Amino acid sequence: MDHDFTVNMDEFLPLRDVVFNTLRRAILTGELKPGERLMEIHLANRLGVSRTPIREAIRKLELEGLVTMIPRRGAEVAQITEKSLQDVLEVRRALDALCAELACDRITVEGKAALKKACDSFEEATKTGEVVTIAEADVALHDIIVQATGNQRLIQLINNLSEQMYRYRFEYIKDESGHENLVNEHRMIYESIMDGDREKAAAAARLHIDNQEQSIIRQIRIDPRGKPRRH
Amino acid sequence: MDHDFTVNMDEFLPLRDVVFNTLRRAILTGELKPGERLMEIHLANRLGVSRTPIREAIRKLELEGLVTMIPRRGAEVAQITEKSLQDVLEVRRALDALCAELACDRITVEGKAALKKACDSFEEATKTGEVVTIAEADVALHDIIVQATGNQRLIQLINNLSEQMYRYRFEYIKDESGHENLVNEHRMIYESIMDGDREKAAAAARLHIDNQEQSIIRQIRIDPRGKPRRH
DNA sequence: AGTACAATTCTTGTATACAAAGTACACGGA
DNA sequence: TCCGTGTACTTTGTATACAAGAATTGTACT
Repeated sequence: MDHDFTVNMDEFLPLRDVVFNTLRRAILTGELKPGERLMEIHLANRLGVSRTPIREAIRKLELEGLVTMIPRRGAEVAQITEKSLQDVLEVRRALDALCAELACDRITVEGKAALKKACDSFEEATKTGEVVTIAEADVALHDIIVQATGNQRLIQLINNLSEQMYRYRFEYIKDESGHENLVNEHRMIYESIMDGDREKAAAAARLHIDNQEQSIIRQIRIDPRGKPRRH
Repeated sequence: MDHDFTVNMDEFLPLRDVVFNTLRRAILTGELKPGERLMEIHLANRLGVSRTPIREAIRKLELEGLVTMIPRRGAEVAQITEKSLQDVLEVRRALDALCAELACDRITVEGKAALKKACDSFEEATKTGEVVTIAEADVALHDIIVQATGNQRLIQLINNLSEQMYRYRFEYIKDESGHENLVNEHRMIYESIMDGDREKAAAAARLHIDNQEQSIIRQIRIDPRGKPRRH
């Protein structure tokens, strides 16, 4: 029952940040399930630290929306509902479109080169059929576009929203039949940015999210991850 | 013993949340200036609590971007640069437009009634010339639109982004010559939402932010609030 | 007089101790 | 058997103690 939960001593970060990253990762990968309680002493023993860094990490997770606090009862992993996912995707659609538009105006020549390379890499990755490889190529591609905006606040928000769906990012990749679509969508975004066509880029980005939404919502209806809360 | 800075014991929130709200308010109102150090013991003495709730509050402020952490040195109030403000406004433009679009589709009849009332109230407020009254009417009006989206994540994000500009919200109201514009912009958003015209509503919302941006950027160039960091 | 080094002090990072509150369980009575 | 009350335990909330690192200041030497 003891997961490999120990802290990584390679990190020279404050313990609170190590704990924060560890817990966040555990939540996003589903190791800690929605509704599961986060009890400070247990976590402290398990991670080999005191309660203080645990508490500080939980405060940050609370503000990120990954855990919910219940007064005098403590923290538990936040439930994921279909509504909350749709809310996130609705915002992401707007922000991804904004990213695409801004990237059109602001991408550098180096950025364009990197984008081309990432786009090709993604196409290569789909041929391997390796889900993890494809997912990484996908993230890399999007990251270039997001970074190209040069808007730090936007970058931070997009990253946070993306994380909310980390648990589902494999779902829309597993379906092999969608690969061709994914490649085409990426290529469309890529070409629009190269042409500097804001409208087309934004539209392509929205379409891309729409298709992801389809896959994710379909999946969540088949396999709801949320667990009923214990009382 | 009730000094102006002591915690309000009426609140039944955990101390960390009281401290969090107190510090956030102090930062947003400019009581704590950019670059100013937040030293735990001093704050603890000032607020009459121990370091623990102070630290937990700082963790949350850190994630909100209102303070920046310097390793082994502590927290200081985040600098506000023209760039960071423009970044925020760029995101807000997209999200406010999204709000307007969603409000078109989802606003209820009660919402429409409230919107009409708020719109009229705002026009009334401009006639009084009271800056605070106008600002409150402005916030109320926008809040109705934001709430009408029914998207909790969006509501949370917009509120957070709005707060970042709390310090400047009076600036674009002080200028009396802009009042007529403000009323017209609000009326345009209002009418678009009533008609359910998404495109027009989004465009009006963007224009509204653009004009605010003009005022704020103009102001910040006259009176930069950021202070150089001490070394 | 200027520079370098050392010591002191200040501040954070971490751990632990203590208090308060809520919950669960058991026991007793109806 | 069921309900209510009381007690004990669990868990959070808060405070404080202790250690380690960084900065500043003072002093000594060149």
